[in-house]
Amino acid sequence: MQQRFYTITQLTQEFAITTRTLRFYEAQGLLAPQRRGRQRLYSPADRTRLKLILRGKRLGFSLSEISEMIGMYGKAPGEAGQLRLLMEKITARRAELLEKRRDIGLTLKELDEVEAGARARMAEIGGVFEDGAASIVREEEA
Amino acid sequence: MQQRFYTITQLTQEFAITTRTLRFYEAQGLLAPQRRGRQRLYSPADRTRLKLILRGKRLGFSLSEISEMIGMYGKAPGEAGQLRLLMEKITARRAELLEKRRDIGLTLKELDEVEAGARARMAEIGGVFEDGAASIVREEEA
DNA sequence: ACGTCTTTTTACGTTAAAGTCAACAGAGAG
DNA sequence: CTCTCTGTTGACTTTAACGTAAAAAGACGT
Repeated sequence: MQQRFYTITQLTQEFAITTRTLRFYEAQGLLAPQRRGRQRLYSPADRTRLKLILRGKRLGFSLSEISEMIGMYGKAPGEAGQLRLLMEKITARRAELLEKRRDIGLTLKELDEVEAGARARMAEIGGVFEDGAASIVREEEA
Repeated sequence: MQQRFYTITQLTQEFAITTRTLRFYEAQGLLAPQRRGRQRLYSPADRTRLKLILRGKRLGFSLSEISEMIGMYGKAPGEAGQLRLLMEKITARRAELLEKRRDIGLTLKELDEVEAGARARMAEIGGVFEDGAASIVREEEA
């Protein structure tokens, strides 16, 4: 198995972030790349973790929340009390995510309405636009 | 029609925010309650706006993004160029929201996996828990 | 070996979104 | 009228999440 590594700039380019960001995440304990001398070497696993972090950010979670969530992925703890705690956290997170999904649904619906209004207004005043802007192809979902 | 109003503290209690937050939103131009003397009086419309703001926050949007989105809801502009711009913004927002929804789906799936692992681990070590914690009723969706 | 480019470390600066604190105004209860 | 609540304004502070700058150490092509 060939352990391929990524340099810091490769990751910054792939994900459109800065080196400062990556080092900051490391300082926060979210990443822990290997070192060759002083240089950081990011493994595929590190890259995956980074993707999880960025996904969390897109969803509006704070770095500490993200840290907690990623912590769950590690492995189920051996002790019963810890397991129960983990289950509680999962339940809480799930509720939060479902709420966000409802919020998104509402917002999308409202956007549709605004768009319909705009479209009507367009028809009223200007006729049709030259390019396809008036018949946007909707990105497929899920 | 009776115009019922809300005091600032009523809103803070209903939405679990502080007066500071409400005044801050006002300073940012997100709210504009009437005044009776110096006192703020929030109309039902103001309350609705506030709900939109908080929903935006839950989804991780910044206040200026929220401001822009709420601005769309106002009314379609009369000028064609403005209309087109509006449509573009709508399209961009929609894409963003759909991405978030995909992200949520992935995260939920991962949570399910973690939960399954935890459940298995539970069965392994401790048998079943006394209360219903081991058979969580899933919140209904949408 | 040399100059150039990348990377690291350290330190200070910045921005958004409030929190905290102080001083004061108005309104109603006793 | 005085006390107490609620609300207001203004100033200062805080926190998260980076940005920016400076100096030095490696890495790389020729």
